[in-house]
Amino acid sequence: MGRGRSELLSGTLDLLILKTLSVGVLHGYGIAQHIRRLSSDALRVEEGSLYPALQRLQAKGFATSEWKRSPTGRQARYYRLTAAGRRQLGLEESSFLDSVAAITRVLRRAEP
Amino acid sequence: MGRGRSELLSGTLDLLILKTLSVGVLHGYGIAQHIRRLSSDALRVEEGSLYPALQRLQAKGFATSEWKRSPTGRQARYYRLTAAGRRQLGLEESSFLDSVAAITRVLRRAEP
DNA sequence: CACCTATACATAGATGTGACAGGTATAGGG
DNA sequence: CCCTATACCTGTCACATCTATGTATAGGTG
Repeated sequence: MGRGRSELLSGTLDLLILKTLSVGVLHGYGIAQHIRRLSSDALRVEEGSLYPALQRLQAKGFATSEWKRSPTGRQARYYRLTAAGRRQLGLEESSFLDSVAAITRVLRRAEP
Repeated sequence: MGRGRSELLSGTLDLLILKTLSVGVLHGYGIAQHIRRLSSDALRVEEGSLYPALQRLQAKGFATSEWKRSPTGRQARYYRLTAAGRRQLGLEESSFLDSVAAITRVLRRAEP
């Protein structure tokens, strides 16, 4: 026993990505680093989850992307939040907080 | 897709059921009512989700069940938490709280 | 009987993971 | 100078897991 990190709650990946992109334009690798760093290494976004998620977000019109040269000199696909994506972020954020509040209520009040 | 009223965060259903059963022995319908009531109607556990979940929990040894006559006179399958189920409840509860804390950290610190 | 409650299941759909397979720039040793 | 090691960076696939939807059934009640 004794891994320190927690698994990603299903359904929160899109929210985390949208939130991260609301800070600025980033490439995929940078998004993963950002989430991992801000969560103090508790949340790790795997490649196999990240890139499909970015494709979903683009398909829904919540993000756009373009190839650009990164500061390190190499090409990378940079993602940018759209206006619809920003609206979606607001929706998902409050929906997440509502759900957590409801579950927490059950956890507290169900004490024997 | 979501008609957004009572969506359940994925991965929390087992936790909610385990917690509810920790209060006492209940039948499926009663579990759903309990969760719905404690969450002030915010969380609705659908039958189609509930019964497969109860079977999973039994298959993993976290719950047992037996047919009994309910106070209203009819037969119902009553579910009871096992010792392993109680341990699992502790694990899932703290894991859930950790995850929520980590995500909340990202949501707060990612502000532009 | 008609209706509501309660239990159960089968299928479909979405999502996250791990393993893998690339491709490119920079640093440092030979 | 050239070569290779090492980070960086993007993507795909098979797979397991979980949940919603829709359907089936049986018992009790008015």
